[in-house]
Amino acid sequence: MIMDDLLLILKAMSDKNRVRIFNALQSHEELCACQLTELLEVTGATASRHLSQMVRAGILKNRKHGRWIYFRLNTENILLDSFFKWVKQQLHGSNQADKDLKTLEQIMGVPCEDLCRKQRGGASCAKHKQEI
Amino acid sequence: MIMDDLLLILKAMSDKNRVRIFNALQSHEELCACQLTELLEVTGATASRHLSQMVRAGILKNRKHGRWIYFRLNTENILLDSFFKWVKQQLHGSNQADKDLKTLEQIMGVPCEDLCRKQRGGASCAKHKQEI
DNA sequence: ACAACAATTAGTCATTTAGCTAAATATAAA
DNA sequence: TTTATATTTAGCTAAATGACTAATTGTTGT
Repeated sequence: MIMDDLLLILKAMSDKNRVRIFNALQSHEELCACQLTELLEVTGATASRHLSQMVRAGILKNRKHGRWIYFRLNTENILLDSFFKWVKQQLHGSNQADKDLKTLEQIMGVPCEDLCRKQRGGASCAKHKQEI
Repeated sequence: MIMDDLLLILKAMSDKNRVRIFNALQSHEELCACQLTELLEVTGATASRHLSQMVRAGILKNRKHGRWIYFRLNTENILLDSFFKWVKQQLHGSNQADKDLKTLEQIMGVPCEDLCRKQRGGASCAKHKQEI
């Protein structure tokens, strides 16, 4: 492999939010952009940038369904397989990783429509902002 | 593992110069700071910073011998083992990696004293600088 | 003790990166 | 076809990173 391509993969995995996305998709097969946005507590734009960087590196695949876009790990790429396994193994016992999975369970209980409404409602990640 | 520790490892491997150091030590067991400085064509200070970041992440070990310091991969850490294997495998066939190994052969033919003299002689990485 | 010297650390600066808001795109529903 | 809306892209700012030079540290040899 060209060294720059390897670096693309490694860089795509050396950020906390992106590792959290990886962890989430390790145990949920497929998640909507708005669900991951909700998990990370960042703006949709920020989540989108992280996600597209991971897609560019070949770590994720995405699927469009209506106006929702679902992401999942790219398990087709055999080269990545043992890397994924290793990262997963290292995340075992991580507080952050465990907490995220619990949070995700709650997020999964809310329909995407509601998540999106909440996110555009201004409350997204600035906690103290008030309704007008 | 704590997620931040995992990130320390991943970040330590997501830079071209540091991957090149990894590659060099993958096939040379132990190398002096000045040899790696020579390979990367950066200043000694820059090489030193990369090396210490890798040591901090647990990827490298170092050994002091007189005023020379030798670095090698930390093969004692079993957790890193399969990660190292994976990176090594991905580097297979990389032009940069191959070129570096050839360059290293030449570097190994020069005693450290000479490398260091050359490096402090000002020529280090600014190619056009002239002797006074 | 002192001079020479390999490596590291401190201090700067330029580049990259991650976050935000706002504008643009693309799909769904009215 | 118009309106609403989920995601992406553009433009900006602040923080992180990597490179350099200069100063410091710790070891060798005189």
